[in-house]
Amino acid sequence: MLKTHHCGELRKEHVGTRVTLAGWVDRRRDHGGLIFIDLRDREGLVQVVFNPETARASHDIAGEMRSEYVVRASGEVAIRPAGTENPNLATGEIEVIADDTEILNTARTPPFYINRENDFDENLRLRYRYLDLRRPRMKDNLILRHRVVKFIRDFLDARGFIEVETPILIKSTPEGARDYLVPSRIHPGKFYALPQSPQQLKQLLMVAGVEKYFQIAKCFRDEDTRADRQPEHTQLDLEMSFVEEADILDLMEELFTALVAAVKPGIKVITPFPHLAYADVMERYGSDKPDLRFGLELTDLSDIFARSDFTLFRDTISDGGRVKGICAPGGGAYSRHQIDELNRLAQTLGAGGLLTIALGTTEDRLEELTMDMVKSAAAKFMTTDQVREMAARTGARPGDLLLIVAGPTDLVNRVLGELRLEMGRRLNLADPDTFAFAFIEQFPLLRWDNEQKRWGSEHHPFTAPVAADIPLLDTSPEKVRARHYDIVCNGLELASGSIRIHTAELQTKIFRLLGYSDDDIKERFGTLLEAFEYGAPPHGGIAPGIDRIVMLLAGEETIREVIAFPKNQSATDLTLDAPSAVTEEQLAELHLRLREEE
RNA sequence: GGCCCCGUGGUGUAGCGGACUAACAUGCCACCCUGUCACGGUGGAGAUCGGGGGUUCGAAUCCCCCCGGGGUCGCCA
Repeated sequence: MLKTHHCGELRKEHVGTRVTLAGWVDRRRDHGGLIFIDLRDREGLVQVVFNPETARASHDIAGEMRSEYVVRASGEVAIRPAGTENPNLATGEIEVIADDTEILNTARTPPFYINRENDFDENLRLRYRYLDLRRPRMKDNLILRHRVVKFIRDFLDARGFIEVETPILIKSTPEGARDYLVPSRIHPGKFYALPQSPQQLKQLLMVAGVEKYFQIAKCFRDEDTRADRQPEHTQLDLEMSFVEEADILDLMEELFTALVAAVKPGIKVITPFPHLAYADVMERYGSDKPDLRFGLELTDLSDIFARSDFTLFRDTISDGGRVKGICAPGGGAYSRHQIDELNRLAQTLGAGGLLTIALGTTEDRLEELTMDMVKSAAAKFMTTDQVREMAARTGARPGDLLLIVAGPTDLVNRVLGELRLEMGRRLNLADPDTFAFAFIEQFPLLRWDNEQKRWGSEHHPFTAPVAADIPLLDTSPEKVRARHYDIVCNGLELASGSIRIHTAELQTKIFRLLGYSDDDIKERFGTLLEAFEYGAPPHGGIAPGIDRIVMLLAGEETIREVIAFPKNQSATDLTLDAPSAVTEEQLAELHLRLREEE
């Protein structure tokens, strides 16, 4: 090794020790005589002193140093002179008096600061990702990610799971997300697909008798990116035989609770995780991935408006729509401008408009509320009792603001769900140091696809229906409940899983219901169905997203911050400049010719 | 594909119709400086304001188109 110690590990107990350090120049402070270098490596910073009177040659070399030069410095660890300690530095009580120094490599001036925590243009960061990753925040994210994955592996190993790798080049089953395709050189005109997840393979491992499987698996989906979505992401893929829902979910609760305690002990996890019904969270939070760190629940006000003289909303209700609202605490004092912003947000989300009702001032008492204290476009159509009733139902107090949306149920829930999140942000209701996990359950198995005029899977076609509902598959498929579950946390979907179908008969029935011909079924899912005929155990599993978990733990806003080399929104790898054109020869070998685009 | 936001020296910002010959901070370069730690001091270089077109006596600033980026809807079994 070119070094005996890490910069960041040196402490008072090293005083008197002769050390050799190697790393990057974080900062240079040249006093004309003395030169100080903050030398940085993975473990931290330490001050190296170059004294021209005791080490002329080293001092001269230090004079040549610039930011990000790679240098080696040897010398003795010394206690700092009294009064010059730096309490901001872990190594601030000591310094290294260099007497033998070498520049291992020079460096161009970096395109952005390594030694500052500013936000820089993300293009630039991604183009020079190897420099970006030198920044402490990014380095910490890499280490955190390592610890998370290490913890998961140890945790599952201790519980009898074995990690099995599955192939990256697999078969395309054009369902769900768009596949990434890889042309075959050996088989002209044929393609591999990159796995969207190892779903069928892990089920085959259950048939194989693995019983407890997991994998830190790369998954690929050729769909548009988001702050929490990338063309490729990593999931903890997990499957168990002879289990029911509670076995998987209890394991996950234990895993996540222990994981957070291990890697981020400062974060509070609310336990036990609540089990919530899908329909229920849609009603109460307007989202299938609610942020449960604060209330502001959606409340149905349809019956009150049905009794009012507000014909606009009465018509909506008689057309089968709903009127729901949330309470914005303290919103009664909002300016016209602030209310306009909320209104615009509601309209952007597809609502016809946003009805606001300002409930007087904080000095008033709800029982004494009169209509002249209420400010609302609908005020003249409402009675005092009706306003009081709405306030009571939404938990509103004088000084608060009711945000009310009318329309079809799905729209009302979606718009108010977003408004709820917006109010949560504005009022800082979500504690960043709290993780509010929840299990979402009781999803429908199927949903009618109006465009393709057929049934589609809510989750995926391997999800088992609730046994008691199987007869409904023939009569009213929309009523069939799925043995499917999600894990959400702080408004993010973290995991999705289910108990699977394990008989060829039921699986075939589902495929047929989804509109597949028997030929299609055989071509796409023949292997799995055949395997089910050879003694497939009941099984189920789940797949938490590693990127999102690490993002939450790191307190980052996007998963790009916890991926070493992420792609940008247009699915470009700016570090390597991928995708890129290939040669005619490469195409020819793959039996491909490019089409002329319109 | 739709909607919203952003694009000014290397970096981060200010300027939002005339006093802009574009400001500030930092970085960079040179010189000075022996206890600094975001060291300090003096001086210097560095931007045709993402690109194109238009309005105007005059455009970084207003309008249109394009490009790039971010957020989101669609999409993500």
